[in-house]
Amino acid sequence: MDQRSPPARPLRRQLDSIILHFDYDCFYAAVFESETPEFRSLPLAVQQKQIIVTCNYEARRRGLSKLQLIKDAKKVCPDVVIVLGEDLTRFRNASKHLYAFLTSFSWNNRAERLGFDEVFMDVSDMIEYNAGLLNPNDLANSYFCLSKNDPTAGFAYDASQVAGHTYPESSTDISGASPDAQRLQMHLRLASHLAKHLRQQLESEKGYTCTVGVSTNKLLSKLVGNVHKPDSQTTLLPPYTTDDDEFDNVASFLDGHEIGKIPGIGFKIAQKLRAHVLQRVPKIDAGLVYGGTKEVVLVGHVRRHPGIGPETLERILEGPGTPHGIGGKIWGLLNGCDDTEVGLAREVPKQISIEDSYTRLNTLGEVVKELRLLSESLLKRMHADLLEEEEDVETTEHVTATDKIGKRWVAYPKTIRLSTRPRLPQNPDGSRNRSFARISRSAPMPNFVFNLKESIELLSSRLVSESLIPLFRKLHPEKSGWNLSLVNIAATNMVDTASEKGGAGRDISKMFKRQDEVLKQWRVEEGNESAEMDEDGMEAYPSRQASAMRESSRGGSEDVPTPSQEDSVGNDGKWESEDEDAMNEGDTFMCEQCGAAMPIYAMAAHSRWHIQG
DNA sequence: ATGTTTTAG
DNA sequence: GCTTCTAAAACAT
Repeated sequence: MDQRSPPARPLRRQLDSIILHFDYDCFYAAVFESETPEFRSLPLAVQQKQIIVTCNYEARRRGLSKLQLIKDAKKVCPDVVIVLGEDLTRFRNASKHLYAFLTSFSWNNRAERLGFDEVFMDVSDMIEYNAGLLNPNDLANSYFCLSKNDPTAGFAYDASQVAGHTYPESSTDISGASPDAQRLQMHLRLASHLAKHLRQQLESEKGYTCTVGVSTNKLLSKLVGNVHKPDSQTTLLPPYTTDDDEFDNVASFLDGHEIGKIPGIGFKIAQKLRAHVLQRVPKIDAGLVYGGTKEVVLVGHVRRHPGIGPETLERILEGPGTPHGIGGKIWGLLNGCDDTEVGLAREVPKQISIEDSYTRLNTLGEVVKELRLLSESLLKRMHADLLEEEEDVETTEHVTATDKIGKRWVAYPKTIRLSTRPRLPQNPDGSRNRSFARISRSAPMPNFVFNLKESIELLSSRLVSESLIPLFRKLHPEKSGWNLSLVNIAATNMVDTASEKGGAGRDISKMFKRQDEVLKQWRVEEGNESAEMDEDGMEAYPSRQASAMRESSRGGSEDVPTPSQEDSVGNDGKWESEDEDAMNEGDTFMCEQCGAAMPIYAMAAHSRWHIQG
């Protein structure tokens, strides 16, 4: 559970898990190709501001590349088709759709999205099960079951061979190796066939090609996938021994990688590692701000460096802000060990943010205009990602205005944050230093943004004047003199509301009954002055629900998340003015049946509680 | 709880 | 004259 084990973690590779890593080929371009199939045969590039963020393989064949300036791209390839990709909505939607498709094959729901275009899947259970089904005397005619219940769901395959590419290209003979090693080899082989099947399904059903890596942990499956791309897959073959470098495919595979290529080793850590093995400050590649170095230091160089080990690494890397135990973690990565689990499928994001960048933004008027645009996008995103159809028709027919709208909030953000990236003032010599540092201020999310009856335009304009402008003044107290290169607004501090859908295949109906009993206890107490939820009452109902409810009970009303604004006064006192009307005017609503006060997003759940109880 | 840093795609 | 637009996690306060 707790992944941070103190300095010395044992150097153990997990050999019992099988992890697939999917990476959709040039994803942004593929989304446009999916919408407009004619693009498939043309050189296609996706533009954001002044650069190409990605391009299809036809464009790459003609010399285009990621993060290239538009004008350079046009020089290299004048007939390139350029599409604008600053609005990420279509990519986000496609990503969710493909993720849902892949997840539908999972038995354990351990499928984790990384960005829009990558998915890790822990398929250990499917592999284990199918390994048990093999007939050792006729491996060539095997059948892979995709469902334990439905024996017709699956595909035929040849379990005597690996599907797709391998690293290394030809397999080493391990017929004399331990039973564990033989078992691992068979598991990886099965996984390669599963990967191939999933790739074929993704292409035939959804029209997307991808690149897959097959190994025993996230680190290795992700890295090995890169060996052959696009539209391809690579399996990291055993032996995965930990003790003998000469016969360890993991070590020989990793040793050739530049250290900065290892996921988890970013620019900062990589620089410190380079400095240590080179015994001097590594040069940075001018022109590129981040990610560029002329000094090539490989994993093997660091791993074999005299005196290296988790403790040394901890000492090299330590400093303000560096996580405790980083030395052990990096030592693990250099040795192919990564015990981080593939996360459970997440229903809602933890934060939603919208940003735009500018070459010049230095007047308050323009800032207000931009904040309005960003706020509208943010509220639209909140509606798209945090709202769910009220599928229960019986309750919909009862009472309340929120139910009539037919949607409810599955999660709500408690905090709004404004970030900017100021452009640095000019140096005496007229030049300008580049900085990508951001500064931010945050405040409670006002409840009115959850009102589904008001227009987005009105709500965002209110959000700008009542929350974002005050935050902006905190960030930039001076009237002028600043110039912003970026503005970001974010809805953070996300709290899930109790949901029928719940996470990850739990028995939600049972959970709801218990919750109702808790709520009844609370209601009985409600008439009293001492009507505060007490901890002991909660302890009778252990686990996730209890803590989730405890979390939301501080407002005094159970089903009802804390009204975030009323109790914390804005420092300037100004943006608080409409106190009198708050009850009727959009912030807080009162239940007609029991008189409980709550924000609008809580009403649907609250009325359902009345009906069921 | 709020703000910053690092990493990642 | 110019590097996009996000998301998560962990640290520091």
